Amino acid sequence: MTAALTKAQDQFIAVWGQMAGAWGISRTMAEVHALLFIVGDPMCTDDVMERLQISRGNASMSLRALLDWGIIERSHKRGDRKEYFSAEQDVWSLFRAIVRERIAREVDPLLASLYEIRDMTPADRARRGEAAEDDRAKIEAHNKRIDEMVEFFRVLEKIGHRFVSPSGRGLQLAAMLLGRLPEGAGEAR
Amino acid sequence: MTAALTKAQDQFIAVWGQMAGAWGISRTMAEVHALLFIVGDPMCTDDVMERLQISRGNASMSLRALLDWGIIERSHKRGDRKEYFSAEQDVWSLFRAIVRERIAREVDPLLASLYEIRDMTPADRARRGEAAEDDRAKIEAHNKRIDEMVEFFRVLEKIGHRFVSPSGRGLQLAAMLLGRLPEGAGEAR
DNA sequence: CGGTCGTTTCAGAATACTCTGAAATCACCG
DNA sequence: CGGTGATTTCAGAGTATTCTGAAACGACCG
Repeated sequence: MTAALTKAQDQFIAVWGQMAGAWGISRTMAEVHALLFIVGDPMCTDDVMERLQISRGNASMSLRALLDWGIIERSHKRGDRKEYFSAEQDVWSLFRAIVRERIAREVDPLLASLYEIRDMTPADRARRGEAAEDDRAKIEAHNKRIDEMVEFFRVLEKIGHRFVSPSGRGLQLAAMLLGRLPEGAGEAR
Repeated sequence: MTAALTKAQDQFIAVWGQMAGAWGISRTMAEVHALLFIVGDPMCTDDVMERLQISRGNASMSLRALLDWGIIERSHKRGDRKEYFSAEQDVWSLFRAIVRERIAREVDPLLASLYEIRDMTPADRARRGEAAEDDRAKIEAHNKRIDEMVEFFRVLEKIGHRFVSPSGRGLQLAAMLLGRLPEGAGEAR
Protein backbone atom coordinates (compact mmCIF):
# COMPACT_ATOMS: atom_id res chain seq x y z
CA MET A 1 0.00 0.00 0.00
CA THR A 2 1.48 3.32 -1.01
CA ALA A 3 2.12 5.95 1.61
CA ALA A 4 0.12 8.51 -0.36
CA LEU A 5 -2.93 6.27 -0.37
CA THR A 6 -2.75 5.69 3.36
CA LYS A 7 -2.44 9.41 3.97
CA ALA A 8 -5.39 10.13 1.74
CA GLN A 9 -7.47 7.53 3.56
CA ASP A 10 -6.57 9.02 6.93
CA GLN A 11 -7.47 12.44 5.67
CA PHE A 12 -10.81 11.23 4.44
CA ILE A 13 -11.52 9.56 7.76
CA ALA A 14 -10.68 12.77 9.59
CA VAL A 15 -12.89 14.88 7.37
CA TRP A 16 -15.80 12.49 7.65
CA GLY A 17 -15.30 12.44 11.42
CA GLN A 18 -15.57 16.24 11.51
CA MET A 19 -18.94 16.08 9.87
CA ALA A 20 -20.21 13.73 12.54
CA GLY A 21 -21.14 16.42 15.02
CA ALA A 22 -23.20 18.28 12.47
CA TRP A 23 -25.06 15.09 11.61
CA GLY A 24 -25.91 14.06 15.11
CA ILE A 25 -23.79 10.94 15.39
CA SER A 26 -20.64 10.32 17.37
CA ARG A 27 -17.26 11.05 15.89
CA THR A 28 -15.99 7.51 16.19
CA MET A 29 -19.02 6.03 14.52
CA ALA A 30 -18.47 8.32 11.56
CA GLU A 31 -14.78 7.44 11.47
CA VAL A 32 -15.48 3.74 11.46
CA HIS A 33 -17.86 4.20 8.59
CA ALA A 34 -15.38 6.36 6.72
CA LEU A 35 -12.73 3.72 7.15
CA LEU A 36 -14.87 0.90 5.83
CA PHE A 37 -16.09 3.03 2.97
CA ILE A 38 -12.75 4.30 1.81
CA VAL A 39 -10.89 1.03 2.21
CA GLY A 40 -13.55 -0.86 0.34
CA ASP A 41 -12.60 -4.33 1.53
CA PRO A 42 -14.18 -6.09 4.49
CA MET A 43 -12.38 -5.57 7.81
CA CYS A 44 -12.72 -7.34 11.13
CA THR A 45 -13.04 -5.71 14.54
CA ASP A 46 -9.32 -5.95 15.22
CA ASP A 47 -8.45 -4.28 11.93
CA VAL A 48 -10.70 -1.37 12.79
CA MET A 49 -9.34 -1.12 16.33
CA GLU A 50 -5.80 -0.99 15.15
CA ARG A 51 -6.27 1.44 12.31
CA LEU A 52 -8.32 3.90 14.36
CA GLN A 53 -6.62 3.24 17.68
CA ILE A 54 -9.83 2.66 19.59
CA SER A 55 -10.88 0.09 22.17
CA ARG A 56 -12.63 -3.16 21.43
CA GLY A 57 -15.79 -2.02 23.17
CA ASN A 58 -15.93 1.18 21.21
CA ALA A 59 -15.36 -0.62 17.93
CA SER A 60 -18.02 -3.17 18.72
CA MET A 61 -20.61 -0.55 19.62
CA SER A 62 -19.86 1.64 16.65
CA LEU A 63 -20.11 -1.27 14.24
CA ARG A 64 -23.36 -2.34 15.81
CA ALA A 65 -24.78 1.17 15.45
CA LEU A 66 -23.74 1.32 11.80
CA LEU A 67 -25.47 -2.00 11.20
CA ASP A 68 -28.62 -0.54 12.77
CA TRP A 69 -28.41 2.36 10.37
CA GLY A 70 -28.16 -0.16 7.56
CA ILE A 71 -25.06 1.36 6.00
CA ILE A 72 -22.58 -1.44 6.66
CA GLU A 73 -23.01 -5.18 6.47
CA ARG A 74 -21.58 -8.31 8.02
CA SER A 75 -19.70 -10.96 6.10
CA HIS A 76 -17.56 -13.99 6.82
CA LYS A 77 -14.49 -15.61 5.44
CA ARG A 78 -14.43 -19.31 4.87
CA GLY A 79 -12.62 -21.06 7.70
CA ASP A 80 -12.41 -17.92 9.81
CA ARG A 81 -14.65 -17.42 12.79
CA LYS A 82 -14.27 -13.65 12.83
CA GLU A 83 -16.93 -11.32 11.50
CA TYR A 84 -15.98 -8.91 8.77
CA PHE A 85 -17.71 -5.66 7.97
CA SER A 86 -17.95 -3.68 4.79
CA ALA A 87 -19.63 -0.43 3.87
CA GLU A 88 -22.18 0.16 1.17
CA GLN A 89 -20.06 1.40 -1.72
CA ASP A 90 -22.70 3.17 -3.76
CA VAL A 91 -22.86 6.75 -2.55
CA TRP A 92 -26.51 7.22 -3.52
CA SER A 93 -27.56 4.05 -1.74
CA LEU A 94 -25.65 5.22 1.28
CA PHE A 95 -27.51 8.50 1.46
CA ARG A 96 -30.82 6.89 0.73
CA ALA A 97 -30.27 4.74 3.80
CA ILE A 98 -29.34 7.77 5.86
CA VAL A 99 -32.40 9.71 4.74
CA ARG A 100 -34.63 6.73 5.47
CA GLU A 101 -33.31 6.44 8.99
CA ARG A 102 -33.42 10.13 9.74
CA ILE A 103 -37.02 10.37 8.65
CA ALA A 104 -37.93 7.46 10.88
CA ARG A 105 -35.90 8.71 13.84
CA GLU A 106 -36.48 12.43 13.65
CA VAL A 107 -39.22 13.59 11.34
CA ASP A 108 -41.90 11.05 12.21
CA PRO A 109 -41.63 11.50 15.99
CA LEU A 110 -41.52 15.26 15.50
CA LEU A 111 -44.71 15.19 13.50
CA ALA A 112 -46.38 13.05 16.14
CA SER A 113 -45.44 15.60 18.78
CA LEU A 114 -46.65 18.49 16.67
CA TYR A 115 -50.04 16.85 16.22
CA GLU A 116 -50.32 16.47 19.97
CA ILE A 117 -49.37 20.07 20.52
CA ARG A 118 -51.92 21.17 17.99
CA ASP A 119 -54.61 19.32 19.90
CA MET A 120 -53.80 21.18 23.09
CA THR A 121 -55.35 24.40 21.81
CA PRO A 122 -58.52 23.55 19.87
CA ALA A 123 -59.98 26.56 18.12
CA ASP A 124 -63.51 25.96 19.37
CA ARG A 125 -62.53 26.04 22.99
CA ALA A 126 -61.04 29.45 22.46
CA ARG A 127 -64.30 30.66 21.07
CA ARG A 128 -66.33 29.74 24.11
CA GLY A 129 -65.26 32.42 26.56
CA GLU A 130 -66.39 35.93 25.83
CA ALA A 131 -64.06 37.75 28.17
CA ALA A 132 -60.96 36.96 26.20
CA GLU A 133 -61.16 38.37 22.70
CA ASP A 134 -57.42 38.87 22.89
CA ASP A 135 -56.68 35.31 23.95
CA ARG A 136 -58.68 33.95 21.08
CA ALA A 137 -56.55 35.83 18.60
CA LYS A 138 -53.39 34.59 20.28
CA ILE A 139 -54.53 31.01 20.13
CA GLU A 140 -55.45 31.32 16.50
CA ALA A 141 -52.07 32.74 15.64
CA HIS A 142 -50.42 29.97 17.60
CA ASN A 143 -52.41 27.30 15.80
CA LYS A 144 -51.51 28.79 12.48
CA ARG A 145 -47.82 28.57 13.31
CA ILE A 146 -48.09 24.96 14.38
CA ASP A 147 -50.12 24.09 11.30
CA GLU A 148 -47.56 25.61 8.99
CA MET A 149 -44.80 23.74 10.73
CA VAL A 150 -46.73 20.50 10.40
CA GLU A 151 -47.32 21.18 6.73
CA PHE A 152 -43.64 21.81 6.17
CA PHE A 153 -42.57 18.56 7.73
CA ARG A 154 -45.23 16.61 5.92
CA VAL A 155 -43.87 17.91 2.64
CA LEU A 156 -40.35 17.14 3.78
CA GLU A 157 -41.36 13.62 4.69
CA LYS A 158 -42.96 13.08 1.31
CA ILE A 159 -39.92 14.33 -0.51
CA GLY A 160 -37.84 12.04 1.65
CA HIS A 161 -39.94 9.02 0.86
CA ARG A 162 -39.81 9.79 -2.80
CA PHE A 163 -36.05 10.08 -2.62
CA VAL A 164 -35.70 6.89 -0.66
CA SER A 165 -38.11 4.41 -2.08
CA PRO A 166 -37.55 2.84 -5.45
CA SER A 167 -33.88 2.20 -5.76
CA GLY A 168 -32.25 4.44 -8.30
CA ARG A 169 -34.90 7.06 -7.87
CA GLY A 170 -32.60 9.32 -5.90
CA LEU A 171 -30.51 10.19 -8.85
CA GLN A 172 -33.43 10.81 -11.11
CA LEU A 173 -34.86 13.14 -8.54
CA ALA A 174 -31.65 15.06 -8.36
CA ALA A 175 -31.27 15.19 -12.09
CA MET A 176 -34.76 16.53 -12.37
CA LEU A 177 -34.05 19.23 -9.88
CA LEU A 178 -31.01 20.30 -11.74
CA GLY A 179 -32.75 20.68 -15.02
CA ARG A 180 -30.73 19.20 -17.78
CA LEU A 181 -28.00 17.19 -16.27
CA PRO A 182 -25.94 14.80 -18.34
CA GLU A 183 -28.24 11.84 -18.58
CA GLY A 184 -25.77 8.99 -18.26
CA ALA A 185 -24.84 10.29 -14.83
CA GLY A 186 -25.91 7.33 -12.76
CA GLU A 187 -27.41 4.37 -14.47
CA ALA A 188 -28.22 1.30 -12.45
CA ARG A 189 -25.03 0.50 -10.58
CA MET B 1 -52.77 34.20 28.37
CA THR B 2 -54.60 30.92 28.74
CA ALA B 3 -52.99 28.07 30.60
CA ALA B 4 -53.47 25.74 27.65
CA LEU B 5 -51.58 28.08 25.36
CA THR B 6 -48.67 28.36 27.74
CA LYS B 7 -48.53 24.60 28.08
CA ALA B 8 -48.61 24.15 24.33
CA GLN B 9 -45.80 26.67 23.95
CA ASP B 10 -43.69 24.89 26.53
CA GLN B 11 -44.30 21.60 24.81
CA PHE B 12 -43.26 23.04 21.48
CA ILE B 13 -40.10 24.46 23.00
CA ALA B 14 -39.26 21.09 24.52
CA VAL B 15 -39.82 19.24 21.26
CA TRP B 16 -37.77 21.69 19.28
CA GLY B 17 -35.04 21.44 21.88
CA GLN B 18 -34.96 17.67 21.45
CA MET B 19 -34.28 18.08 17.76
CA ALA B 20 -31.29 20.26 18.49
CA GLY B 21 -28.86 17.41 18.98
CA ALA B 22 -29.76 15.85 15.68
CA TRP B 23 -29.22 19.16 13.91
CA GLY B 24 -25.85 19.95 15.37
CA ILE B 25 -26.77 22.95 17.49
CA SER B 26 -27.01 23.27 21.24
CA ARG B 27 -30.23 22.55 23.04
CA THR B 28 -30.59 26.01 24.50
CA MET B 29 -30.08 27.72 21.19
CA ALA B 30 -32.88 25.66 19.73
CA GLU B 31 -35.10 26.42 22.71
CA VAL B 32 -34.55 30.12 22.41
CA HIS B 33 -35.45 29.97 18.77
CA ALA B 34 -38.53 27.88 19.50
CA LEU B 35 -39.64 30.38 22.09
CA LEU B 36 -39.32 33.36 19.81
CA PHE B 37 -40.98 31.50 16.98
CA ILE B 38 -43.94 30.23 18.90
CA VAL B 39 -44.59 33.39 20.86
CA GLY B 40 -44.43 35.50 17.76
CA ASP B 41 -43.90 38.83 19.48
CA PRO B 42 -40.48 40.41 20.09
CA MET B 43 -38.90 39.57 23.44
CA CYS B 44 -35.95 41.09 25.25
CA THR B 45 -33.10 39.20 26.87
CA ASP B 46 -34.73 39.26 30.28
CA ASP B 47 -37.97 37.84 28.94
CA VAL B 48 -36.08 34.95 27.42
CA MET B 49 -34.03 34.40 30.57
CA GLU B 50 -37.09 34.23 32.71
CA ARG B 51 -39.20 32.05 30.49
CA LEU B 52 -36.46 29.49 29.86
CA GLN B 53 -34.75 29.83 33.24
CA ILE B 54 -31.30 30.38 31.81
CA SER B 55 -28.50 32.76 32.66
CA ARG B 56 -27.90 36.10 31.06
CA GLY B 57 -24.69 34.93 29.45
CA ASN B 58 -26.34 31.91 27.94
CA ALA B 59 -29.24 33.94 26.61
CA SER B 60 -26.91 36.51 25.11
CA MET B 61 -24.77 33.92 23.38
CA SER B 62 -27.70 31.96 22.06
CA LEU B 63 -29.36 35.05 20.67
CA ARG B 64 -26.14 36.10 19.04
CA ALA B 65 -25.74 32.69 17.42
CA LEU B 66 -29.29 32.80 16.11
CA LEU B 67 -28.61 36.21 14.61
CA ASP B 68 -25.55 34.75 12.90
CA TRP B 69 -27.73 32.03 11.43
CA GLY B 70 -30.03 34.76 10.17
CA ILE B 71 -33.18 33.27 11.65
CA ILE B 72 -34.01 35.91 14.24
CA GLU B 73 -33.73 39.67 14.05
CA ARG B 74 -33.20 42.61 16.34
CA SER B 75 -35.75 45.32 16.92
CA HIS B 76 -36.29 48.21 19.32
CA LYS B 77 -39.14 49.81 21.13
CA ARG B 78 -39.47 53.56 21.14
CA GLY B 79 -38.12 55.02 24.36
CA ASP B 80 -36.68 51.71 25.53
CA ARG B 81 -32.98 51.05 25.42
CA LYS B 82 -33.35 47.29 25.47
CA GLU B 83 -32.99 45.17 22.38
CA TYR B 84 -35.86 42.95 21.35
CA PHE B 85 -35.62 39.83 19.25
CA SER B 86 -38.15 38.12 17.05
CA ALA B 87 -38.02 35.01 14.91
CA GLU B 88 -38.70 34.73 11.23
CA GLN B 89 -42.33 33.65 11.13
CA ASP B 90 -42.48 32.14 7.69
CA VAL B 91 -41.57 28.48 7.97
CA TRP B 92 -40.22 28.23 4.45
CA SER B 93 -38.03 31.28 4.87
CA LEU B 94 -36.78 29.81 8.09
CA PHE B 95 -35.68 26.61 6.45
CA ARG B 96 -34.24 28.39 3.48
CA ALA B 97 -32.01 30.28 5.88
CA ILE B 98 -31.02 27.07 7.61
CA VAL B 99 -30.19 25.35 4.34
CA ARG B 100 -28.17 28.34 3.21
CA GLU B 101 -26.09 28.32 6.36
CA ARG B 102 -25.59 24.58 6.43
CA ILE B 103 -24.35 24.57 2.87
CA ALA B 104 -21.90 27.33 3.68
CA ARG B 105 -20.75 25.78 6.95
CA GLU B 106 -20.70 22.11 6.09
CA VAL B 107 -20.99 21.24 2.43
CA ASP B 108 -18.61 23.80 0.99
CA PRO B 109 -15.76 23.06 3.39
CA LEU B 110 -16.35 19.36 2.90
CA LEU B 111 -16.08 19.70 -0.85
CA ALA B 112 -12.89 21.70 -0.48
CA SER B 113 -11.42 18.92 1.65
CA LEU B 114 -12.49 16.26 -0.79
CA TYR B 115 -10.79 18.06 -3.65
CA GLU B 116 -7.60 18.16 -1.64
CA ILE B 117 -7.85 14.50 -0.83
CA ARG B 118 -8.42 13.69 -4.46
CA ASP B 119 -5.22 15.52 -5.35
CA MET B 120 -3.20 13.39 -2.96
CA THR B 121 -3.43 10.34 -5.22
CA PRO B 122 -3.05 11.46 -8.84
CA ALA B 123 -3.70 8.64 -11.27
CA ASP B 124 -0.58 9.29 -13.34
CA ARG B 125 1.76 8.91 -10.42
CA ALA B 126 0.33 5.49 -9.79
CA ARG B 127 1.08 4.50 -13.32
CA ARG B 128 4.79 5.25 -13.12
CA GLY B 129 6.06 2.36 -11.00
CA GLU B 130 5.99 -1.04 -12.63
CA ALA B 131 6.41 -3.09 -9.51
CA ALA B 132 3.01 -2.26 -8.13
CA GLU B 133 0.28 -3.40 -10.44
CA ASP B 134 -1.80 -4.07 -7.37
CA ASP B 135 -1.28 -0.63 -5.87
CA ARG B 136 -2.37 1.01 -9.05
CA ALA B 137 -5.69 -0.76 -8.95
CA LYS B 138 -6.16 0.23 -5.33
CA ILE B 139 -5.50 3.85 -6.06
CA GLU B 140 -7.87 3.85 -8.95
CA ALA B 141 -10.63 2.35 -6.84
CA HIS B 142 -9.93 4.90 -4.15
CA ASN B 143 -10.10 7.77 -6.60
CA LYS B 144 -13.36 6.49 -7.95
CA ARG B 145 -14.87 6.51 -4.47
CA ILE B 146 -13.72 10.03 -3.80
CA ASP B 147 -14.97 11.21 -7.16
CA GLU B 148 -18.39 9.76 -6.58
CA MET B 149 -18.57 11.39 -3.20
CA VAL B 150 -17.58 14.73 -4.70
CA GLU B 151 -20.21 14.34 -7.37
CA PHE B 152 -22.86 13.61 -4.79
CA PHE B 153 -22.11 16.69 -2.77
CA ARG B 154 -21.94 18.87 -5.83
CA VAL B 155 -25.43 17.78 -6.75
CA LEU B 156 -26.56 18.32 -3.18
CA GLU B 157 -25.10 21.79 -3.21
CA LYS B 158 -26.86 22.64 -6.43
CA ILE B 159 -30.17 21.42 -5.13
CA GLY B 160 -29.57 23.47 -2.02
CA HIS B 161 -28.84 26.62 -3.97
CA ARG B 162 -31.89 26.13 -6.07
CA PHE B 163 -33.98 25.71 -2.97
CA VAL B 164 -32.47 28.71 -1.28
CA SER B 165 -32.07 31.39 -3.86
CA PRO B 166 -35.09 33.17 -5.25
CA SER B 167 -37.52 33.77 -2.46
CA GLY B 168 -40.66 31.74 -2.83
CA ARG B 169 -38.92 29.09 -4.81
CA GLY B 170 -38.87 26.64 -1.94
CA LEU B 171 -42.54 26.03 -2.10
CA GLN B 172 -42.61 25.61 -5.82
CA LEU B 173 -39.81 23.15 -5.60
CA ALA B 174 -41.69 21.12 -3.06
CA ALA B 175 -44.92 21.27 -4.98
CA MET B 176 -43.06 20.11 -8.01
CA LEU B 177 -41.62 17.19 -6.18
CA LEU B 178 -44.98 16.16 -4.92
CA GLY B 179 -46.73 16.39 -8.21
CA ARG B 180 -46.29 13.31 -10.27
CA LEU B 181 -42.96 14.29 -11.66
CA PRO B 182 -44.29 16.49 -14.44
CA GLU B 183 -42.01 16.76 -17.42
CA GLY B 184 -41.42 20.50 -17.34
CA ALA B 185 -39.98 20.02 -13.91
CA GLY B 186 -36.70 21.83 -14.17
CA GLU B 187 -37.16 24.65 -16.60
CA ALA B 188 -34.75 27.54 -16.82
CA ARG B 189 -34.36 29.71 -13.79
C1' DC C 1 -18.88 -31.22 27.73
C1' DG C 2 -14.50 -28.31 28.38
C1' DG C 3 -11.69 -25.29 25.73
C1' DT C 4 -10.90 -21.65 22.60
C1' DC C 5 -11.80 -17.78 20.10
C1' DG C 6 -14.75 -14.01 19.22
C1' DT C 7 -18.40 -10.62 20.59
C1' DT C 8 -21.14 -7.84 23.65
C1' DT C 9 -21.98 -5.32 27.71
C1' DC C 10 -21.46 -1.76 31.05
C1' DA C 11 -19.51 0.67 35.29
C1' DG C 12 -16.38 3.98 35.84
C1' DA C 13 -12.78 7.11 33.70
C1' DA C 14 -11.87 10.40 30.35
C1' DT C 15 -13.33 13.82 27.47
C1' DA C 16 -16.14 17.29 25.29
C1' DC C 17 -19.66 20.42 25.61
C1' DT C 18 -22.63 23.81 27.78
C1' DC C 19 -23.91 27.13 31.34
C1' DT C 20 -23.22 30.46 34.92
C1' DG C 21 -22.24 34.80 36.92
C1' DA C 22 -19.55 38.55 37.64
C1' DA C 23 -16.45 41.77 35.50
C1' DA C 24 -15.48 44.30 31.38
C1' DT C 25 -17.29 46.70 27.68
C1' DC C 26 -20.42 49.42 25.15
C1' DA C 27 -23.95 53.04 24.23
C1' DC C 28 -26.55 56.52 25.22
C1' DC C 29 -28.15 60.48 28.17
C1' DG C 30 -28.00 64.78 30.73
C1' DC D 1 -17.44 63.71 30.64
C1' DG D 2 -19.63 60.84 34.62
C1' DG D 3 -23.58 58.01 35.30
C1' DT D 4 -26.85 54.54 34.14
C1' DG D 5 -28.41 50.56 32.18
C1' DA D 6 -27.85 47.06 28.56
C1' DT D 7 -24.81 43.71 26.40
C1' DT D 8 -20.81 40.79 25.81
C1' DT D 9 -17.19 37.99 27.34
C1' DC D 10 -14.94 34.15 29.44
C1' DA D 11 -12.79 31.34 33.27
C1' DG D 12 -14.35 27.95 35.93
C1' DA D 13 -18.28 24.89 37.41
C1' DG D 14 -21.48 21.78 35.98
C1' DT D 15 -23.50 18.30 32.63
C1' DA D 16 -23.65 15.21 29.16
C1' DT D 17 -21.43 12.24 26.06
C1' DT D 18 -18.15 9.02 24.66
C1' DC D 19 -14.51 5.62 25.52
C1' DT D 20 -12.08 2.01 27.86
C1' DG D 21 -11.14 -2.47 29.57
C1' DA D 22 -12.29 -6.37 31.79
C1' DA D 23 -15.83 -9.60 32.77
C1' DA D 24 -19.80 -12.03 31.00
C1' DC D 25 -21.64 -14.18 27.27
C1' DG D 26 -22.03 -16.97 22.97
C1' DA D 27 -20.69 -20.14 19.47
C1' DC D 28 -18.24 -23.48 17.53
C1' DC D 29 -14.86 -27.52 17.76
C1' DG D 30 -12.86 -31.88 19.00
